[in-house]
Amino acid sequence: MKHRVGIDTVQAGLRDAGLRATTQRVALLHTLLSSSGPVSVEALTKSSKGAYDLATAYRTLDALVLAGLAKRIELSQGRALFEASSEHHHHAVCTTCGKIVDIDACLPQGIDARVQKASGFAAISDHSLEFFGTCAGCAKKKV
Amino acid sequence: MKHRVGIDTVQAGLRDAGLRATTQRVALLHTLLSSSGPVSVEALTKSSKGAYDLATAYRTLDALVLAGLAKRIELSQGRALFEASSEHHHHAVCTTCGKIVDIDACLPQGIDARVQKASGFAAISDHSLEFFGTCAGCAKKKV
DNA sequence: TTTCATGCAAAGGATTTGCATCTGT
DNA sequence: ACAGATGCAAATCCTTTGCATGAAA
Repeated sequence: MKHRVGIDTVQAGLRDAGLRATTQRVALLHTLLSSSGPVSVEALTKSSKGAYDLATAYRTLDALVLAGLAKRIELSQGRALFEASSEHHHHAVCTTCGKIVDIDACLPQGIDARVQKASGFAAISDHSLEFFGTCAGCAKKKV
Repeated sequence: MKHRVGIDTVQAGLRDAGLRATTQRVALLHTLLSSSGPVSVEALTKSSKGAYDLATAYRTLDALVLAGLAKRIELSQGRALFEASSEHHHHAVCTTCGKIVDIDACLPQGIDARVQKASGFAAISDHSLEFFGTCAGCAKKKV
């Protein structure tokens, strides 16, 4: 639970982004904003207890990503994860239990320019940085 | 084409890793070693022209990754990419055409330790860093 | 009212798995 | 000979799509 966001705020956010504020979208975005980290579509839909369909979740998430309100994370091989847009940050993923922790950004300034040169690309617009390791809980269990 | 690797070398590599050097595995690993970047399983299998089955490719790649001879890359949402293990490095991905270019490592020393502290993890063992942008070719076409 | 979103079910694509057969060691 | 690998086909899992209906503006 990151913030406590009012339903009306969520509705306004959707409309500002040019999206219809349907019951389903409001519910989904509200859950996303209340989540403490990346969430799977299935988890999102299940936690809504039937408030919307899985297909709707996918379509809504697409719309949210397009509108810049959500971000798609590529971590697990098989399933997509989504999080509400916020400060640029990265993640630490426990390779044992899958737990994900947010990490504040820490790539040195100017790295995009260097990578652009090194790659021969015309432009670098974004990057993803994920750390993998063992969380405290799993480390304890392993002993 | 990175290196020119002999078939016998590939066989030895497999055996050293404790894997049976079957015709299929040798062919696959040889292709992987000769590839200039991450390859999809489908591409790998197709380029083998029937030397091995798609299922075999998946099973072989699993074995190679487990043995540390190959690495799985999470880039695209829908399909897995693999590359032969080599120096630690990263990638620049063209968001238009999907072209992938290798980038030499450039994360500052000590970042793992900092991330470990920040995340509360017991240990950080690895990380992935991918850059996204537009390659020169696509930039030209867009004009 | 007009346009766009939803639910449901069917389709799609990638990856995995069961099983009989074949191969490396 | 034996353990393990392969091919083929069926099965799974995640995600997308078509279409008739329902809801937002």
